[in-house]
Amino acid sequence: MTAEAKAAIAASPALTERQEARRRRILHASAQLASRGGFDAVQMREVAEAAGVALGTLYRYFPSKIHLLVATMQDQLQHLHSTLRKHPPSGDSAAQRVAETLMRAFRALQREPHLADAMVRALTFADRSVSPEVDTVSRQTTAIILDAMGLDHPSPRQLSAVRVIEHTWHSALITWLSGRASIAQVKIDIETVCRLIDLTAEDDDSA
Amino acid sequence: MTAEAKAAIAASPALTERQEARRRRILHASAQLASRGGFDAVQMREVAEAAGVALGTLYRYFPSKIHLLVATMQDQLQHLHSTLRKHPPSGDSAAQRVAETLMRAFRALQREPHLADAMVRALTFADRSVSPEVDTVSRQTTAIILDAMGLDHPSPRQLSAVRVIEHTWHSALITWLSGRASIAQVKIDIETVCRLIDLTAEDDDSA
DNA sequence: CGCTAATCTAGAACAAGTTCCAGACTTGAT
DNA sequence: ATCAAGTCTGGAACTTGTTCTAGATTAGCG
Repeated sequence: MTAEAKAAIAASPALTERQEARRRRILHASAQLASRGGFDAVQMREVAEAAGVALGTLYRYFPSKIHLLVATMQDQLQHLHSTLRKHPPSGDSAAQRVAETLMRAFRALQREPHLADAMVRALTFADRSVSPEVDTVSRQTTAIILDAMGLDHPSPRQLSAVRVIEHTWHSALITWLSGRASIAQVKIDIETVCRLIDLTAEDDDSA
Repeated sequence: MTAEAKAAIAASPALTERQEARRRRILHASAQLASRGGFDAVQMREVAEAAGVALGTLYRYFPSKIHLLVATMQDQLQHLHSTLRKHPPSGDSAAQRVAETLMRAFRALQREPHLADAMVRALTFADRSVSPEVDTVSRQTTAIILDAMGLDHPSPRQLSAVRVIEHTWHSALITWLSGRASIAQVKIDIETVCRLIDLTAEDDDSA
């Protein structure tokens, strides 16, 4: 990635209307191609063509394929989060609500398994140059989980539990996407890790 | 990957001595290059040259870079497992012993962060064509954890907990390798998820 | 409007993973 | 020892992510 491209990404504000439209077209093309054939089907030349943009321009907006797919994930997560806000989970305990929320997200991913493949593979393959963007995704995920728990001021213990839940969520998705775990297996793993929430709710003293 | 290469890998038995030596040289070269510069530094041409083998031969033994690195991980895990057998963890509870074991493995990885990077990235990036090999790694990891727990016949509950621990282990490693989590953070996550073990040890009735 | 800097385009060029090929070498069976 | 089948070698070729360049277009400003 060139230095100027890095700067262009860092200082994201102040895009003209046409630039904003280009960005949208690129993200749309990315999601579309990903939905068809997953990570491998998102080929930079094809994204550029489908978005009606030169290859160099694509790289100005997203300095690598990984950046592009992580940005695509940010986009999708935002949709998901607003959907979830409108229809909050209904479980009695925090653990139930979190599990319910994650299973809902999981079902959404099952509807577009190729897209899920592209996004999750990009996320876990990302190296340090994509850390800020991956971190954003992580914060979005955390926000969704905390929403489901109904917490505004989580304790350090609870934050640790949320982190572990996110770890499990990502890794379980990978095993499912690579065909090494069934949907039922993922469900069990999610429910298992969510028990940590109840655990941290009880005793919050011992170091 | 060609069909014949797939067959060569599937039916691994009966390698001549020279072939076994070649395989060793390749794995050694892979680990060496990985130790230097991580995933990107393991370039197939360089591996072939360092192992004194033609590029086509390298691909006959390992049908892709991912296969090669996952095999490298199998190799390293085997070392680790035998080391751990000789010096078992000393904690009182199963959770303590597992956490101790994983932290020991983590410290080993910290000594070769580039190698860790190459192996873990390959593992999580692997697609379906590498599932059998990745599954082997997973079983090795499970065996190490069960050893630490001191269990021969784990309950389904306990197996679920172990699965979640593995998820957390892999994902926490990724966040550490990509610089998004500190060593201390990883330690906390491991200790947090290990509490699941104590949880499953207690009540093993409710569905 | 007219200028200047930034942006965009088309396309060549480069890098590394992967595939393919023709010929030399090994191996195993007879 | 010899032959057939399988394996290895060196190297070219192909694919796709990434970079670079020269010229056209656009945006913002006086």
